[in-house]
Amino acid sequence: MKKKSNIKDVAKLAGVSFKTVSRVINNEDTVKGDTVKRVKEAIETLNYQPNNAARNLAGSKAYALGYVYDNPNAYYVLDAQNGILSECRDRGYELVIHPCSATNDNIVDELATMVKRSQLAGLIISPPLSEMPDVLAALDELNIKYIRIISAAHVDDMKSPCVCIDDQNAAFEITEHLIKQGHKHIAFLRGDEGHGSSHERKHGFLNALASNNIETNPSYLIDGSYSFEFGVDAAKQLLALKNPPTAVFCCNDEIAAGVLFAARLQGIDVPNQLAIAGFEDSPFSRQTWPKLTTAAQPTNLIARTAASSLIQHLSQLKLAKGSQAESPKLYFRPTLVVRESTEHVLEDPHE
Amino acid sequence: MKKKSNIKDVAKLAGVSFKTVSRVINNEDTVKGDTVKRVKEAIETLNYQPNNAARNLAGSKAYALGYVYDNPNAYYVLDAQNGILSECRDRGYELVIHPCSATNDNIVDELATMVKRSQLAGLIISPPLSEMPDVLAALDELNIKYIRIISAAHVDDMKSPCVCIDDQNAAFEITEHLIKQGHKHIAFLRGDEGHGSSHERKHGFLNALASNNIETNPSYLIDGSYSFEFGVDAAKQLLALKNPPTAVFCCNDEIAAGVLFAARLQGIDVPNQLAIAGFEDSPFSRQTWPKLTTAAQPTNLIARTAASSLIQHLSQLKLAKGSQAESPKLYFRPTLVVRESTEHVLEDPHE
DNA sequence: CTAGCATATGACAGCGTTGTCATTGTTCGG
DNA sequence: CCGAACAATGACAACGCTGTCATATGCTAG
Repeated sequence: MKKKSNIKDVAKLAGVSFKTVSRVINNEDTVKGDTVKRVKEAIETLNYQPNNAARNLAGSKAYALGYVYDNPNAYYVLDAQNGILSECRDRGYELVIHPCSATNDNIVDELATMVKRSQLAGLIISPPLSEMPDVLAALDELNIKYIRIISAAHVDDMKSPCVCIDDQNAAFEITEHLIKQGHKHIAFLRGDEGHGSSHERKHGFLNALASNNIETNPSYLIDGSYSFEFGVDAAKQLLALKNPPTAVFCCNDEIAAGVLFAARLQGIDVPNQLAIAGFEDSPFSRQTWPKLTTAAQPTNLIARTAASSLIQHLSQLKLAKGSQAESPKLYFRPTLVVRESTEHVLEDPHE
Repeated sequence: MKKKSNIKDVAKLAGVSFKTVSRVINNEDTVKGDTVKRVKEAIETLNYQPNNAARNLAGSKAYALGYVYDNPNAYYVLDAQNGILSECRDRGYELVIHPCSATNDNIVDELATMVKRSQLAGLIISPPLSEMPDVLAALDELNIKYIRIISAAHVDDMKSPCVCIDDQNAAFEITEHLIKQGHKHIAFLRGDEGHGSSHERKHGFLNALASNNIETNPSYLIDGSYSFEFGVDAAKQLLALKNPPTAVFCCNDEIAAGVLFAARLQGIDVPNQLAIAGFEDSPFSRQTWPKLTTAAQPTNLIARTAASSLIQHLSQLKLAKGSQAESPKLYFRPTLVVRESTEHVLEDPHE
């Protein structure tokens, strides 16, 4: 490896003190345009890269974020991770990823240790950990900064910054879509108890039924988990009913894929005999036949926004020390994606 | 946040010099058992965490690895990432992840920059980047250390350490399984050109046919990509043949899922009319009906082993400076997993 | 009893930056 | 034309640790 050049080499080449180079690197505005240019050229020729370790050590700022997740969905995690990573790269931050188990009792210690070891400026926390009040309170206690990605149509709590996914209204929209297709007998398969999104989506569903004066059939509401297997089991249960539903709204695409398979097993035609909608727009939803109607959330962008917002929030905190910096709240609404699995307008199924 | 304790606080509490604490942290063996104990207690009470940035800066060692990948398969990537991460945690290393595009011309610069910025001790490179000689040569040139995860039954090149996946023999095994079921007309759907695994698996397949004296039908061999869509298209093509195959061996589970869907679309019974085998044992393979026969590779363990091996190799290099340290080569063979998609013994299909 | 050596520990510089404060050069009002 | 205020830059300590070398202590052999 070519001898690594450091800040002093750059300074020598540019004919300035190394402190001035430091100023240029950090975009401080007290350096003359002329000097800036010379320094930047020197950086270019030497192919200089500032040493993150030294920056961290010397500065009071930290140049790393942590991404904390406990999520079985590989697509989601990777998408989010990539979003955060691009923001970090743009801003010159490092990213430390931390998969973990939300049910671990020592989770707070675990996080605190990581924050200290790696000198993290803040954490980005995704569900379900981001929806566990105990954990969040403990982090506040330790004065660890974070931003949450959560499922919520509206947030009262003014304390911590968060990025909200308006699952409720998106679910409302999907349900209305099914209703417009003529469905009155719609089942809802809910995901994990511990995930806020499960409940938000269910609310949206129930709201849509209510506002369209459709009565809720209790045997159409099944609680389960975000898994293919649950979809299969629940579908069997539904299809065995005396009066089976004509449409199923599944809390995510994986469940929907399960329902689809169970339906096909029984020779049921989708969407003509049974319409199926999912949620998430995962690759899953495009790799079934027929393709699934679903709601698309821009996970990459959401995560990226979270990172960006966290970084900004942190620097505001630094400036406005003491005075209460406002916690940003951002909202994203997943958008309806209509595909073949619901493309059939019902005539008169039950009567 | 409680004032962070540093190495000197620990030293004061334990009544030793801070250098001794450093020794304990680094498991050096010149410290008396008694002292070690006292220091460890002090570390415990103060909840001390060594500062990684300072360690990196001060030491000649680097305490971070990079994981470089360009892979569309989320399950694979996440699995590998988790494996590497657990090894890193155990050894006190940081992990810097670096998704990238193998087709990017500046990829080497990109990697070099990252290595410098983040002071990486070495890289873990997965396919297809790990199979691009140009890139590897450039890294050698820059004296950047790495370990590769590649698809190979045997490696001659003694230069760089690698973890090899014996896809070829695993594919041989799957093919023999199909042959034992009575199949003589077996198609092979190959994945991406740029992935060594595609070719290795194809070799294994062809070898198995040859060693069982089965003639290869050229129209049964289709090259494509590791995607669901390819599976669908190729299946249509195969099923339209005058003499369609009775079994299909797909280069991965995603392709197999595509074939399965295309088959069901045409009302073809799997496995009774058509046997399908995949490769990889991704969650995909368990979420189809029928479930897919496949080959399981312990991705997590493989990646973990790669990390471990890289770390060990690096410290050997450090010791045996100048003298040529041997490059470790490790082999993993994916194992056959038989499921419903091939569970049917053929009677006499074609005659 | 002491030179000689191994074992255990300490003192101190230095890693590459940023933060703080000092210094220089420059402009402007009176 | 002078002093004050400001803009641009530099000098140097400090960050928390590791590497190197020096020192203290205990032990063995002659």
